[in-house]
Amino acid sequence: MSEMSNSTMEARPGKRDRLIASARTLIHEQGVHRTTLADVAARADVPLGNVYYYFKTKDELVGAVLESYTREAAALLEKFEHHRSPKARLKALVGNWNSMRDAIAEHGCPMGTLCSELDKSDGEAADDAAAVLAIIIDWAEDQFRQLGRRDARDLALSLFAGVQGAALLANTFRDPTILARQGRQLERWIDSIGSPRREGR
Amino acid sequence: MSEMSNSTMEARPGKRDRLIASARTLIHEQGVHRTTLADVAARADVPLGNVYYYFKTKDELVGAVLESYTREAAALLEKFEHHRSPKARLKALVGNWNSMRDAIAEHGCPMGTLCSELDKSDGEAADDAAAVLAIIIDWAEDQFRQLGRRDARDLALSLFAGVQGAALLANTFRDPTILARQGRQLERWIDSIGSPRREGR
DNA sequence: GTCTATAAGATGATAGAC
DNA sequence: GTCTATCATCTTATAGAC
Repeated sequence: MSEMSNSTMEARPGKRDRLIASARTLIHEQGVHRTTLADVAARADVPLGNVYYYFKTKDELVGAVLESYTREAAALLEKFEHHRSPKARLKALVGNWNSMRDAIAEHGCPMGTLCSELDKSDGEAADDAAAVLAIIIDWAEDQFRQLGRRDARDLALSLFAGVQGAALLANTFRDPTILARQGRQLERWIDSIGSPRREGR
Repeated sequence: MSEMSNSTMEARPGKRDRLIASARTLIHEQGVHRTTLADVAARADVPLGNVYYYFKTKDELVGAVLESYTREAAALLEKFEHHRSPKARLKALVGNWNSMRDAIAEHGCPMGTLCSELDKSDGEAADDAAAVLAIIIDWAEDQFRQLGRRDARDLALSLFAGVQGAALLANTFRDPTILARQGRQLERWIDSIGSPRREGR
């Protein structure tokens, strides 16, 4: 690469980054399948044939998109550390999806729908998709553990399932308020979590 | 149609029904996109060209699959009416997904993944997909209302979001126990639901 | 009603000039 | 490094014999 991986001086981002950003948007809106490389190239203002200089295959481009989600998720979680209590951090996590509720109602959770679609593909991309969700769930588990819960893993999975399920329903019914109301429910649930308690029943 | 829509006497189901059943299975396993009409025809033991006698387009076949899910959901809910209490009925609903946990871990919830995929398509099939989920949510809302809850709609959406989210995670991580454990959590939650309570907080 | 052969269109990928 | 032109493949859908 003769070009830094990101913008220099005044210019817009390099072609590689433009392609990834373009693919991210289009894949969120249309899914992997309906998004053609011609679409991605046009939106990034890069000639079609040139895409293959940066990504050997379409799968590799999808992989780069997944990597960008992983990086973004990690950055987001780090940002949440600024909150003082584990409960506040968990509520910030829920609030993040709530703040995207309109986009989610239109096209679903970018990561959730991608995981769902890639699991039906044949490539090994599904593993990378799982890794994105795992980062978030592991982090949530850690927060619940800080609250003294032995069943932290289950609680983390429940919380994230609640978010992802609400995203699916909000998208299916094209109704962002589903996400907002579920967000309130989850926040109340987080608030209600008490001191250590035996798991199992 | 010179043939009844289903089996007569000894023979296996008619071609139309075989095509729908074949499409159902393949779409669950591979998604709509990867499932070609050639696949569907081969599995149903029907020549490719003949598919178009029964379904004018692929979309129409997908529509028939959606319709079969709608019918199945309605039959399932009716079966649940045999349980005496609303709580038992709701737990039966959760138990239904739990009983399919291995298949769900492999390929996701048949209806949930289909809704997700169709929402990224352009056709109007997405509306039919939403109708399938709506039947179940409306039913659950009714159960919560029978429990005297004013916020029955929110509770129904929360419950179903919990199920669908867990299905997504079970599929993404290929781990059926996620669904089993979330099922237990949801059952406990149902049990804990008390008498009427002001919604909102 | 049933089936074979094939048309028509879309898209991932490559060759090779610049 | 960049881009145009094009190939190769796959898949929906149709034409038309039986």
